[in-house]
Amino acid sequence: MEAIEVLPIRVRVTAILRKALLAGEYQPGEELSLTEVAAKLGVSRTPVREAFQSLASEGLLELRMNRGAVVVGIDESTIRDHFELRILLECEAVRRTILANADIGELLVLQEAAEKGGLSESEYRSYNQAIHTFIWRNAGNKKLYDLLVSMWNGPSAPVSGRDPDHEAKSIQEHRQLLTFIQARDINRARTAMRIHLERSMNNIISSFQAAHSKEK
Amino acid sequence: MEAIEVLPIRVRVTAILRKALLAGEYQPGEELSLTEVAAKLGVSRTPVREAFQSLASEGLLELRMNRGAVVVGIDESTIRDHFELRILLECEAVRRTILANADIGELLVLQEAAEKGGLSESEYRSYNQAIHTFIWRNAGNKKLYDLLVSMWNGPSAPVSGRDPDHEAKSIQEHRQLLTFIQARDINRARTAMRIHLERSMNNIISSFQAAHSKEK
DNA sequence: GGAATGTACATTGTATACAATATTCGATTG
DNA sequence: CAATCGAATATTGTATACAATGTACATTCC
Repeated sequence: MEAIEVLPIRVRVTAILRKALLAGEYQPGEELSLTEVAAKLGVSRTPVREAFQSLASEGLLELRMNRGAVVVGIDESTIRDHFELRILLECEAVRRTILANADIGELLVLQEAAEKGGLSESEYRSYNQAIHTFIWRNAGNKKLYDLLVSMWNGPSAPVSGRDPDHEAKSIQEHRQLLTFIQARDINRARTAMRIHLERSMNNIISSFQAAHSKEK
Repeated sequence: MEAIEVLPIRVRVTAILRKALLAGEYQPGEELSLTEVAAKLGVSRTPVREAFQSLASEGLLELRMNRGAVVVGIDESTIRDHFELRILLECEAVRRTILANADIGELLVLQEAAEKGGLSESEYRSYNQAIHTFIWRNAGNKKLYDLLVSMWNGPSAPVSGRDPDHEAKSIQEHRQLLTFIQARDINRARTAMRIHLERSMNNIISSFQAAHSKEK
């Protein structure tokens, strides 16, 4: 018998709103009414309220005392700030993973499977996440790990506006990264990680700009 | 007419519990009952519940589905992880502040006042925070700023167990830091910041160890 | 006697009720 | 007519009520 994990309403509401906010479905500065959102989603205000607090700590909403929540606008600098921070943290994680002499054997298996091609959207995502989380975990700093986990659901490009070769390029970049990690070459591994994330960032910024120039 | 800001119960409860948890007043693994805490503080479960969620995102509590919250133990590695991360972030903030050509004139005024001595406990804290937050703000990355703000209320030594010269040493270290920032010497400024934070960390670890060896 | 199942109890998760604060719009006054 | 005060309204913050899930212990079946 498989244990089916039913997520609390608060978590589901948080995910729904996060997705909508990152997709730009709400205007910056727009006021989000607790009552309204609760009614629209068919739940009570309590879990929505808790979701608002989570999203505020993620920086997507701003909570004003007794005056509800306003949508914090996502612009290019938001995306850039997010990725510059993530680059700093992921590069540090790579450095520490190498210093910890982590055995990346299991990653090489995943990598080879990915290089065979033919991965579905969700398979790619799972592979991609496995590569990164392995590095986070083996960095040996729980705070660093938790922080990177919390940043994973950050700004991302809508599938429609993405570079069609994005996944293939990522797989290549992962190969380089893993090679340098195995060679214990900290500087090259960090550079590989930085280049990998910078390309992702530029992808997301491009599709963000494209989406917003259309609106005008 | 001065506007007196009354903090929501949820925020006050969070602060009270955070302080207690960091002071080690609860045993690691101990289960915190929502009902019990609410009763003890004389408030309802709602704000306590919200405080639990904040503390969980700070890593001080762990929320288990339908089974309450357990206290996450603070040990030496927790403190070390926290400071290693903070060192990474604060050093990056220093680097970026220098690159941004920030004018630290206002900090030099505060610094000179502090060097005259005779600061009260709360005056020192306000000065100390001003030095650090200035650097965070001028780093020009909002996510980095928000993150450092959220880390400020992390592990700290109880006043009783502190190095009596801690404040004087910090003031000295701040002077070095500001001098290197003004000279736009990124490497030396980063090193000064790292040394400053490492000494704080070692202070806190020492008093933590002392407190816990007594208990045995 | 031990394992499994069912029931009672306790605790959390969510919904709703109530209280307090902010906003809006109209009346009143200078 | 402008500005300010104030009541009415709406919305959030907190408390309480209700529902659902997990735990513990007793009973039953093997």
